[in-house]
Amino acid sequence: MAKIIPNLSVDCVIFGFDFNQLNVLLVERKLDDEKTGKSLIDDWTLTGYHIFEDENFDTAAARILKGLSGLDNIYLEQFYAFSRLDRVNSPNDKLWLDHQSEGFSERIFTVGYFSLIDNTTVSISHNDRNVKWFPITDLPELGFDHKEILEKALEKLRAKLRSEPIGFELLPEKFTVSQLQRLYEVILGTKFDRRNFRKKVLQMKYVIPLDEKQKGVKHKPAQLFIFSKEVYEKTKTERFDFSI
Amino acid sequence: MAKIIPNLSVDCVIFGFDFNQLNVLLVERKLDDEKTGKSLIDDWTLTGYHIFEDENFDTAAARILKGLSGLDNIYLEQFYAFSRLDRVNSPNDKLWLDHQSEGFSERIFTVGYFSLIDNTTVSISHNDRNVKWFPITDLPELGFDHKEILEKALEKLRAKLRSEPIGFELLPEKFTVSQLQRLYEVILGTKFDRRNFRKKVLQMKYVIPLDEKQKGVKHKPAQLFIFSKEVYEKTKTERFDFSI
DNA sequence: TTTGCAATGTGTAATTTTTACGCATTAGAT
DNA sequence: ATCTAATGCGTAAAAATTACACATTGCAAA
Repeated sequence: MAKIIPNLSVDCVIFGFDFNQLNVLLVERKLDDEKTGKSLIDDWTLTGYHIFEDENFDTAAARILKGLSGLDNIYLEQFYAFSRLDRVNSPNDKLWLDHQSEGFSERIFTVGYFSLIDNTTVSISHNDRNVKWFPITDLPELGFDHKEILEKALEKLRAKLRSEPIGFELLPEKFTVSQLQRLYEVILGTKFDRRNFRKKVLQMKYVIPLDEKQKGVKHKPAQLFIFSKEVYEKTKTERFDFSI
Repeated sequence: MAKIIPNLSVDCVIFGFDFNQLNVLLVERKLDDEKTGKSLIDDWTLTGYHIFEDENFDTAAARILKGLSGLDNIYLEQFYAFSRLDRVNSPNDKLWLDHQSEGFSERIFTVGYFSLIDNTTVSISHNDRNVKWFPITDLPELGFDHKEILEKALEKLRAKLRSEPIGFELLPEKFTVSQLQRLYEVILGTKFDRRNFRKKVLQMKYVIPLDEKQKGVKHKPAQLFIFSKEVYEKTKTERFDFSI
């Protein structure tokens, strides 16, 4: 087994979408006093771990994702490296690290990855800790500098969502136009006209209509679409925008 | 003096613009055999250095820039962290590291920053090594994984140039419309219609015309403009693009 | 069986933005 | 005085974006 690199970790900001909200996966950080049973720490953190000698950052992030989901074809993107001098330095953070089996005493740097998964079909579990999806509009107390990391991840996600078709990663393979619209609306915090949004999507050659309808809904079922990465790669053109 | 962190460095991709080409600053990596005098290594690298215990990545990058230019208000942006297992592993790279005063034996990770400076007014010098501007269209042999780092930097620079007004960082305070146009053309590798480009620039409230003309040119002197970050921040609006 | 509900699907006109394109002007150099 | 090289300006056509209303579908409830 390869050795851990003690001063470097990877943290994954795992985003999920449930057709309604953008969610982020957090793991519970719970520590009770051994004698009194009183709760010393009870908050949440991102999923992350140190990297091994035989890994690069990408493979470390993929390993973490695989451990949680069992999948290894999940969208992952490195977005920033964090190095604040006091990033793991609150009393709770120190207490927590002291109680971990590996005794980390060094300053720890971390490389942030964000991951996009479809909240409705991918199931996540953690070996020995409690994990839970939180809507990004309603987050609990976060440990370490994970609030900062999460905010940066969101910022980068929003920027990327505006310039590349990564939103589809958050939807099941087959999706409806209004699911896609809702996704854009909740992530970018905007509202679009339903007819104009549909018009825009229909003219994208890489969003392909299927001869198939939504099922199990109690209203008129919508047409299903798939995203074709191949068609996108073939037809994409760079655009001079320079507008924002 | 603070201690070095032996397995972490910052590499700066310093871009400059001379009204004609996009350039990158490189430092010469030269090593001769002590007996025979024969050249063992003669190539170029990015500017970079290890980070110190009392620094974060940003301050380390700023320190490097300050050392080269004397300035500390230069545009700097972290763009990616590099971790390939064999990133400093060629015979030349090993030989070079063996000859450095600090004997680095560990695997080294690096965080890439790109920097934008005005090639025509900022002057750069290195204490004890030869530095030189190279047009990005005509690069020499690069050491370590610096070719990969430079390519990633360019990719990120292009993406950012399309969505945010960072091009002005590469120009002197006062600039003409066609200098700006040339800048966009060489970085993005496109051509714009002169009249339409001007129209686009003139409608940007944050590009402010001066009552002043270019001097010392042997043709009709052009009007000068300045970029106002304040006006930009006040008037910017997010745009739904999603087109690329 | 009928009715109500909730969301889907469609078209057009007005406005704004983008594109294409040619000619007169200026200041230094010769 | 003339040449040169780049600036400065305007308009028409095309394309993209915006605003906006009503009929349809399928299930659920009455």
